[in-house]
Amino acid sequence: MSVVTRFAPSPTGYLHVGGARTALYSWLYAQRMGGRFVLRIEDTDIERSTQQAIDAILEGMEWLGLSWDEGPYYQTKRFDLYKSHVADLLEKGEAYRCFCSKERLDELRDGQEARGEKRRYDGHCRNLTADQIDISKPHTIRFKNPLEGSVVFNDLIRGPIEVSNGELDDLIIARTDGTPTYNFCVVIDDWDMKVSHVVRGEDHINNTPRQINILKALGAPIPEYGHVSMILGDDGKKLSKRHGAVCVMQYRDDGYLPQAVINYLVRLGWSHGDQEVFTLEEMKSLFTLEAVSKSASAFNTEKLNWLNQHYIKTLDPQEVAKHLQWHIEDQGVDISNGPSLVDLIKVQGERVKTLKELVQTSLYFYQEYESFDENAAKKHLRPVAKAPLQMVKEKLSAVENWNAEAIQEAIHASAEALEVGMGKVGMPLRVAVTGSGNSPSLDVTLELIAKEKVIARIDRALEFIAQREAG
RNA sequence: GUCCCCUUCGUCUAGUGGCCUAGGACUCCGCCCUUUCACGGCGGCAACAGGGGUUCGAACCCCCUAGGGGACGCCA
Repeated sequence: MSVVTRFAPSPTGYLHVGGARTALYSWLYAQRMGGRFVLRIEDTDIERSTQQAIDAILEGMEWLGLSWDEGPYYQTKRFDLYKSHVADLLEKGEAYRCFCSKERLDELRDGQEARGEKRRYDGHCRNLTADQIDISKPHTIRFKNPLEGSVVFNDLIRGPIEVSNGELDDLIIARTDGTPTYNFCVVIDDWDMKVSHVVRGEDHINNTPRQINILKALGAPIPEYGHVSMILGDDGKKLSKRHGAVCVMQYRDDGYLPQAVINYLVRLGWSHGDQEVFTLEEMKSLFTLEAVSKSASAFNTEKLNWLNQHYIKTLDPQEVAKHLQWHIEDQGVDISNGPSLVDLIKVQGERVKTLKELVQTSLYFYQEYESFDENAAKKHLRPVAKAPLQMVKEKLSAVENWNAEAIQEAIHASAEALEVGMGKVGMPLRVAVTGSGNSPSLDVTLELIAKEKVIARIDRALEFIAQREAG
């Protein structure tokens, strides 16, 4: 039996981290089992589904690298299939027409609630006689749920779950306008697409027994189910807009690498011993649903930051550069007169958490800084820095092969000649060249900025000191 | 309210009856490295929700309680 999994989002919003993780688990499981992964868009709610949301979901899936083997299928294009199965159930007596008005249903449920009972349909139209049925009148179609016994299934993540049929009511499978509803479409599609393993959010646990009953009535095979817990915000509360980034694409905008997001997501609720970092290949060969956690997990940006930095500094710089390019453009930085992105990543990678931050802290490589950082200038661009700056300017001017090693030598020689510590030369030089007190090692920084610019910036700093002295 | 699910450091988790004085990771705090910021190295703080059983022995098995979440739509 071949494994087929699926991700079936409803296009009513962007792809959020919870959905992304469910998709990832589903995708990994298919990969692990050598099966196929299907993408299906559940757009039967025409009112709320939008093309914009569909595009956003596909974009998110692609950015994360979650490729699908089949689809995307759209449920709105499959109405004929659902309708033929509705007719089939009607004919077999497994479904019936319900003429109850919304008003009656509301009253019924309000009454039940007042009495402390579970809100459910009372089966009013379940046994109508032929003369009581007038097809010309508006009606829905309900599935005839078994009255006796219970439904048992073995959840791949949670273990056995049993629900008494007495808890289930006759759900509507076709609306008054004839369109099929969610629980019915899912069942038909999973059957038709030969889905063998349904991996989805835990909010569907309650739908599972109903779906199994419909599957049985249809004479269809029952797939395996695995219900993944939800992701909470960093405050332990349900994830919502106020938690900041819940949309997957927001993570790209904020400077995260898809590799980091994938690694973070896979470890959020799944583990393999003490291992924290996984390559895609490792995930594909190690992932099992049995090892997925049953409890909800809180999203922790600090740990994502750590993973993101880990990937920025360990991934092939060429690969990181592809993603960095997007941020360079996003922030409108012209890099034609500066170091290559690969060189930039090599020197800056280990000092930033995100690509966005990498761009923001690297501007001085590509353009003149606007002004000196006030604190750095106050501390290091004082009159005592004049001599070291003049000395190091002289030594650097004499460097013929502008490379890190020669630059380092020039700085050392300056400190020695003046008989001062490295910091007395290095810090003024750093502030002069970068405008601030923080930067990568001076030798590589200066090498990447180019000689003429370095000399010019030292002059600018000397001038600044002179002005301060005068003023 | 009814039904379903969940509960190990602040967070993600290891743990499937003795290897647990409960391990790792993130965060935080020290120290080392260091011309800055980082990286790195070393060390530290910190948890089995509570109560009953079962057992020679329980984080692990059973029951109860508490807390959290989900479902109860002609939404998905």
